[in-house]
Amino acid sequence: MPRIILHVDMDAFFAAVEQLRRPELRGQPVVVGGDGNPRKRGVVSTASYEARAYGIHSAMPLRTALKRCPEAIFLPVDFAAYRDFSGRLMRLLQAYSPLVEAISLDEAFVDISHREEDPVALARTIKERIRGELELTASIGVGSNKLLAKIAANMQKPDGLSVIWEADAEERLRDLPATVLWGLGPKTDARLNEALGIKTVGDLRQVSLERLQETLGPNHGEYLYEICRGRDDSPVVTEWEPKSYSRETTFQVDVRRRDTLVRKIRALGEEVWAECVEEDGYLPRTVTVKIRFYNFRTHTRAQTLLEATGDRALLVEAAVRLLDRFTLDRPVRLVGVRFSGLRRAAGAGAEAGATAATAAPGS
DNA sequence: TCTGGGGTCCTAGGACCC
DNA sequence: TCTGGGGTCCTAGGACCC
Repeated sequence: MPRIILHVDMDAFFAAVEQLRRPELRGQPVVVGGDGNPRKRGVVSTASYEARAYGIHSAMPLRTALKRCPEAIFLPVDFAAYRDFSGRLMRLLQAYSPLVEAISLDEAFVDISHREEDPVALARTIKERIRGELELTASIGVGSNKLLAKIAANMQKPDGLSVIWEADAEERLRDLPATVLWGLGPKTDARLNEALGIKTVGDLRQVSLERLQETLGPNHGEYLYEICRGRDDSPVVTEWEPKSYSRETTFQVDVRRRDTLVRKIRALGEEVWAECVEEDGYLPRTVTVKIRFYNFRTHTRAQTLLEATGDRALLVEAAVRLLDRFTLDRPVRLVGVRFSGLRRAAGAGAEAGATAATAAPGS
């Protein structure tokens, strides 16, 4: 049976929620990111469309955003508020299909293959309900798989609605930059450009499978060979188990003192433990500590225990001991703690974990 | 005194076992 | 005694995504 997939993507989600609950911000350049202080270290999570007109975009340092638009209103990230709206969005989508995959707070795939009505009309109805009930706008892409639906959603924003069927994919994708493809980022783009002169999806399609595999390795090469032809049979996934839990912090001022690092690792370890073990009921086997130096070199050290455990002190102190395996001869900008190798604790709540959406910033 | 935080997946090399 | 090959686990690093 041919599939019909929607990709629903909220427009400037975090900023739009702020403008909705504070009407005086409507029509103003609003930048959501960090703790809301644009003079401190942090990056833009979401910029309103008014702020984007000044060249401000996601992942830009807040200080740069401030230079581009000194009049902009800078706000801290309020995940609790966005989670609330996200929950309302996902429930609204579930009214149309049980197959809803939340890929972040503000984006979801919906498999509507089983529905009788015209998919574009259905997408229009969903946009109207989002506007009516959430007072927010969304862009929707319709396609015969997740890849095409996602590319379609990005073609027209904000408040857009675009369609790409597999039969038209070749023509519709041909002149787009290769980076519109999922999993083809800046590094791979540069390599393909350098080695094979590839700039667009159409260029990529001219390259043989063998050549692509030589350049990027067998798996990545084959993957790109398929997706540049608009082919993607990955299913819409509604439930999954988390693979890891982590916390990390960037210091406002680079740190040289070891005892400061130890205290921070303990604090982060306690937070990860609380979420992973206490709230969600997973026992980790592997503890990883991550350090980023002032020069942006990142290193990790991991330790795997014999058995998965929920022993808080044991896990936290394992993290602290990993610090000994770094050469701490330079200022440290970031520390992080990760628990992985997860196993369900016996008797843990059945509802834990499986439907957790990752908390990612809006685009 | 640019450059966050939370994730996933892949690769490559070494250890170890059969 | 020497050599090969497959499989799995672990560690470290990197690319990518939102």
